[in-house]
Amino acid sequence: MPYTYEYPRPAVTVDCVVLGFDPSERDLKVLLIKRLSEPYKNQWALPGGFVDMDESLETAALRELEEETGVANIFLEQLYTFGTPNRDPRGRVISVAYYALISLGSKTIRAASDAKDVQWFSINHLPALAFDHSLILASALQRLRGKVRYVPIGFELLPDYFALSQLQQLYETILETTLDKRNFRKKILRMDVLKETDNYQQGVAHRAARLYRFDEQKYEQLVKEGFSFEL
Amino acid sequence: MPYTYEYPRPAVTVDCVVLGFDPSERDLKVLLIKRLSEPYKNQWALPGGFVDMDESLETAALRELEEETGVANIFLEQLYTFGTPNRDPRGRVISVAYYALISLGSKTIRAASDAKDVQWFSINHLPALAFDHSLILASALQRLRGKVRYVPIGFELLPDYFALSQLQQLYETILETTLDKRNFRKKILRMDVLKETDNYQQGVAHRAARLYRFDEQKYEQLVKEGFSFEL
DNA sequence: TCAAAAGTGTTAACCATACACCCATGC
DNA sequence: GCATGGGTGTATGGTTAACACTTTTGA
Repeated sequence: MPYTYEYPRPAVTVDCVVLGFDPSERDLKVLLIKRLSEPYKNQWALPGGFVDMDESLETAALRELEEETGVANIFLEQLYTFGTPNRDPRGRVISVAYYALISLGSKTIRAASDAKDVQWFSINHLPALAFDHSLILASALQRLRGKVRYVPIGFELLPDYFALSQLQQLYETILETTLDKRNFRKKILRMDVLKETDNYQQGVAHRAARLYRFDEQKYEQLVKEGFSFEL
Repeated sequence: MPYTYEYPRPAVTVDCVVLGFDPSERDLKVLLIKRLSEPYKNQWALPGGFVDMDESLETAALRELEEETGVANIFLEQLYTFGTPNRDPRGRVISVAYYALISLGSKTIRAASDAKDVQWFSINHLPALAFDHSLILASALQRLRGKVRYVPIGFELLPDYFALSQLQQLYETILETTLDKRNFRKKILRMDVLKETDNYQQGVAHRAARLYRFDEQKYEQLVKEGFSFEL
């Protein structure tokens, strides 16, 4: 036990809430791992772990996420820091939570170090979670709902090429509402941040929808000119 | 040095960005302390300090704020956690930042433990700040600007009784813009979250303005019914 | 030919914007 | 009486919201 300090110190961890959208089930999913070790052994939890002394918080989150789930190269945003004194039975542990939005099909997940298993769970059918991870997840969903109307983050949950109806379903799922198809199309197309492509849906048992892409550069430029996304 | 651990641990601190509005100067101010000890001795910094092992992060922030500035009983909201490895010359220190909005006149400030001096500074005339505190402050201002249009937090920066023109000036200051007086009044009054009072401004060298109060309960109820504040 | 989703316009109500003058008060 | 800010209405254009049918495709 070589590390000694004049005053006691809490341990610091990071946890990651990785959310995905499943268009076929119109469902938001979260990536969970089954814990290999105590405490909460064999229970489902958010991927995460201890912060090393020479890495930034975000680096720690990315590292733990890759180590435990195989998911790499994604954009994490800091969510909130959870530090209630008794949130971890091992002692005082302060956890900095991050969240990410990814297209469900875009990454392959695999169980790795410290995880027995990795799985996507619908946020409507969750197992009991370790620690205060339900609280962290709830906080991520709240952030998503608050943000999705003012920032075009919904696109991160869809594949690069998507149909307008998928985008609409995504918004309907996140905001727990229904939207008028014609008005939705008018509004989003008028914003001029989508690129129409010549690709169409494949293998659907009905008329194939035209696919669109989010035009990030156009969006950035419009923002500079004072445009503000609002849905 | 009685505290030893198997793995090294970062130190954890809290820092508070307390913002106030000065209607007479139409200026946003931030509460800073002059540091009594190294590092950055005699430099201005955000109030803050180390988290005790048995207190929550918010409790720590409130405690440090009161100890160093005399400001108590205010509402703090967590802002962001700063954890770049070299942000503190003493070693790895992770800081959870909080921010608060208060009416400038409502609290008396006094220098206390760990602080040589306490003062309000206009955010347009800041001294050099210790650590990465300019970054933290910038982050608080960004949060304020992002939030003030969608959440009625502006009222926290004003006295309980305020004139509509003060509210307008506050918005103009925060958003760095100008607003049309008639349209502003129509919009805010139509929202129905202000209580008209029978009080008027005192001691002004022109017609005294009617004072209003923010009706928190009404606002909460409207929110439940689906209303969303937007300015 | 049927099922399933794609795609498309119009109208009415509401809201945002632009804009200028008189009023009340203290000095 | 003058300087300062308080307080008020209208007209125009744009945005939102409500609403239903035809088209395309694969099975």
